[in-house]
Amino acid sequence: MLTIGSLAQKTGTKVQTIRYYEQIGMMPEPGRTAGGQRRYGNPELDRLAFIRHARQLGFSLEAIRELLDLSDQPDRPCHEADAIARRQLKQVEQRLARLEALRTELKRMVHECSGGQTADCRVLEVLRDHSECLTDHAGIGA
Amino acid sequence: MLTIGSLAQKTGTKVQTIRYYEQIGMMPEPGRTAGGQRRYGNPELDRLAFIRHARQLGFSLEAIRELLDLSDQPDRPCHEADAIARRQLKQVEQRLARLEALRTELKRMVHECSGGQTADCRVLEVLRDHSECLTDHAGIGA
DNA sequence: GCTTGAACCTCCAGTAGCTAGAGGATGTAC
DNA sequence: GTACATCCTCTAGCTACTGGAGGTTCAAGC
Repeated sequence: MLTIGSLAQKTGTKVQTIRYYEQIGMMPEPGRTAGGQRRYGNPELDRLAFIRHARQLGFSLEAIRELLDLSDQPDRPCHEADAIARRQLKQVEQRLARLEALRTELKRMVHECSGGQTADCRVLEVLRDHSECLTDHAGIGA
Repeated sequence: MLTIGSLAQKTGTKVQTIRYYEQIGMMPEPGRTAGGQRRYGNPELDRLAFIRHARQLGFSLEAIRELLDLSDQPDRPCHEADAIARRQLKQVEQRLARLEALRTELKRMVHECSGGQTADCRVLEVLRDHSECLTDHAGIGA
């Protein structure tokens, strides 16, 4: 049985954030002691770790809620889960492509820099390319 | 010369967001027409595209500002740029590892699902692991 | 050259996702 | 049985946007 503080520490979350997640329904209402303090188990630890990592990867709480729902309801209609999984997969692959481009460029900079010369910097260029995301932008946001 | 609206469209940004970035100094103050309307060129387009993609990858505006500074001052002290690049590279590689794990799991779900059966879902497990980030959490946030 | 409508302007208020602090109760270790 | 770290609720503030009111500008068509 974990206190909210130790759960926070294990997941690198602020105590307040955990209570906030409970408030908005991202985390379940945990058991309480006689005095009213929250006590958590391992399932909550896993769930919170997932949420935090997914947030660090740039997923919205809404998207994370969807992923968690996939996990919560393993016997839900298959086509529905499949559609969500496919949609998330597409997003994940787009992110991977961009992150890999950024990694390559940062590596190049680190290497050239170790050579003693500050190189011309092209970080900006590597995330400029719209070829993979034109479908996302086209006609949107105007 | 681009209007703020076409810049917004090309980058998938809201017009308001561009003005917000200008306000907080993430985007430079652009030229204006006699009537006071903003006009942008290609450098601003690249910069904004970079910001947006980096945001989608989960970087804070502060981290993005650092990356942009690398780009803005190619002749700054080498060790400084190098330190920033290395720090960002480390973050990027952590993100890549987690995203790859998530991709694998989503792929597995999509495959098993196409088989006609909703599989047991382990999305949650794949981002549970703390082995790579214990150093980040240890002692923090409590 | 004048009109007209989409797009622009500023300013301000609202949202998502946290984060910090006040003021007080609880729990465990001596 | 008393310290004192941690917990509780509540409220307010912060980052990163987003939307709307009320008014101005620009470019296309007459």
